[in-house]
Amino acid sequence: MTITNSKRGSSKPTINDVAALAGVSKKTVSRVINGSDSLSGATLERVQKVIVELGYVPNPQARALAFGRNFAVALLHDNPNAQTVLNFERGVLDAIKDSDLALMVRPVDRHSPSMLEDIAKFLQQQRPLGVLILPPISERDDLANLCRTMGVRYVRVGSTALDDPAHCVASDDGVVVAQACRLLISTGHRRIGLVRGPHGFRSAAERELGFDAAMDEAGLDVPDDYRTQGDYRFESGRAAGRALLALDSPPTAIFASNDEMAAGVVHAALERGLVVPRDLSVVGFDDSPTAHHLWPSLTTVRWPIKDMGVLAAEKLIGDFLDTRRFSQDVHELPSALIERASIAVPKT
Amino acid sequence: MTITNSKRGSSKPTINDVAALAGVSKKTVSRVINGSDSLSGATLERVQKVIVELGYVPNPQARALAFGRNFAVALLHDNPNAQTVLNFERGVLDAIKDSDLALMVRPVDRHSPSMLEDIAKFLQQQRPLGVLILPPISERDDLANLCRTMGVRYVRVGSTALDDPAHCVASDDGVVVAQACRLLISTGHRRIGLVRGPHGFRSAAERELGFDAAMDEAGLDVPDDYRTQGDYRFESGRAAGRALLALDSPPTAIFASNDEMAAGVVHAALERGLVVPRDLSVVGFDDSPTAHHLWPSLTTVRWPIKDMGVLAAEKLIGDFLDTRRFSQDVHELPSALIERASIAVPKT
DNA sequence: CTGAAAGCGCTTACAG
DNA sequence: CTGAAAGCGCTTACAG
Repeated sequence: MTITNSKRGSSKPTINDVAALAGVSKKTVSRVINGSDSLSGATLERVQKVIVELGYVPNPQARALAFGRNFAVALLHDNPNAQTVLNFERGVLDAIKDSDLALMVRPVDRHSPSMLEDIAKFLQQQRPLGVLILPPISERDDLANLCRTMGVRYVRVGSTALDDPAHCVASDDGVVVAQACRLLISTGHRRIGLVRGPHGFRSAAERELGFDAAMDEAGLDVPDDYRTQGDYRFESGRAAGRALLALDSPPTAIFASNDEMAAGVVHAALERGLVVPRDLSVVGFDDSPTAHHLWPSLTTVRWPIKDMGVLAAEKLIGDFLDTRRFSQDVHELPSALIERASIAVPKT
Repeated sequence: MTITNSKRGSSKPTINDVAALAGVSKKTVSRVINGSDSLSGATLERVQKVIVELGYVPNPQARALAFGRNFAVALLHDNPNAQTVLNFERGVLDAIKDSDLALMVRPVDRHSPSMLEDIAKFLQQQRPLGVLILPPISERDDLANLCRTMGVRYVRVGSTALDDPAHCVASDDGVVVAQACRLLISTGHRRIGLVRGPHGFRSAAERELGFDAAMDEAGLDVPDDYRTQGDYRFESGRAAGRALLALDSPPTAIFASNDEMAAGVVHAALERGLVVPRDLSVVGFDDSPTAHHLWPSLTTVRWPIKDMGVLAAEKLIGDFLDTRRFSQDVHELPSALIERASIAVPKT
């Protein structure tokens, strides 16, 4: 048995080295690498032994060229929230850590008119196995269609099911926001204001639906001017808070559709000399670092974002993974209401 | 002139198509792609015209295999701060957006005993052109040595020059912290406390040096118990704040080595019924979202993190870039002191 | 269950 | 300044 080492003396062992040492064809080695099932136990074992012996690791670049795809998953996002992106990445990496897959991250700009083209070019060049899409761009059906057209697998993450179960991982924003609002109501609040998320955001719509559900359920009337418009940013929350608190009959509690805006509401209250939560209860959404750092610390909603990363990865490339933590048919993961210090009984 | 289209009917044009149409060898096309200088103007022009005509884009996987390297840069980080990572990414992407390079992001766990091995494996498999390393792991010389040994280019980002100018991008933490402390002093503070960053972090050391410089300069004595130890996390800041404020002669101002800890200090003050900044001035570092959202909003230091991303990318793979924004020999970028609402004249 | 051949789309020496 | 040959390390049909 001759060991045909690759030309470049000391370099890493290749599939040829393994084939030669195991006395099989490289195709057979390839079958072992790719987990083909039509292999005799003896051959399989022999090849695996040689692989371990040699410390052979398949060259991803060569596989990519021959396979026509990179052994990588891409994460597409438009900076919804830095911590969210990072936590999601952790989940994805957790899922793929025992595989030989890589993660590539692609921030995009949803305000750019060429976003779709840019993504198409990216997919064409990088040829990932599939893409994971974070909100808000996960809500864009044209992006999902692009993936479908290009034959790239995709999974969309969102506040609710954005696609069929095989192509989405969802949170239950409506449900948990309703729960948060019920907490406000059971604490004694009757005049509850809303700071909406931006128009056209599915998450904003879902959260408002949850708000509505809780109000309806309790038979509470919500005046039109209790519903204010925000854009998920701090300043819009502050402006909304100022408007709400300037009302003749201001709300005693405000649900802001994310933490940044909730922080703005808190500022608006403090500016007026109010004390939170004594004079105004506030609830946010995201459980961002801000929610924790604010004074008083903010009652908010936490997405199971890392688990969503795991689940999304498993949905996308489960066939490349040895182990799965979630069952195939799960696509919704429950959020948690994080009770902190920003809710109190309203003054009478 | 015959157009030899690649076998698979409608697929993308390859280097062969370009070569055939332009009437040159594929090697010549390759030269054009890679910007070789030994090419006659006529040939160059002709080939470029065909490239545009055909919409030819070189296949990165094929190049990677032949070249022995992926046309990508990797970003290694251990979650210093989510916003920092994302802003840095933006900078890197900005720098490479007109090239055909990709960005791969690799979060690592500095507490894992296998971190170095994991990174080595990653580098060996993915074979990026080079790696960009964010603090705190950028401070580890063993990581830099690993890159050197493996023949992978690297650039380290840090609070001060961590390597020779070709291999690092630095902020001037000491200088700007001194400036922040001088502001405290000129506002009238004489009793200034410090919340240090964790042991073994270069950034923590640099910031303390800046603190010391300003104190020395002003001839201010800093009692030992004015120097407290933190770990860059909120809780440690709160604990430090509590300790400082419980002193018989507590400081009237506190510099915390990052915003999270500064938020903790603010909480410690509010718990005691103090008003910030009336009763206590606070300065942080990072200009994180928290600094903006806190009440009062926090005076802090902002790293030019996006520019650092651009500069780091240019240092790493400037030879692959058409345009550069920074001169080759720049390696330090100035931070900015962001004055907000958390400093006031001390009570007497 | 296994293999020999051809090919993925580029680039590296080596010539001339 | 330009090219023909060989090769990067895998995988895909196609056989048997």
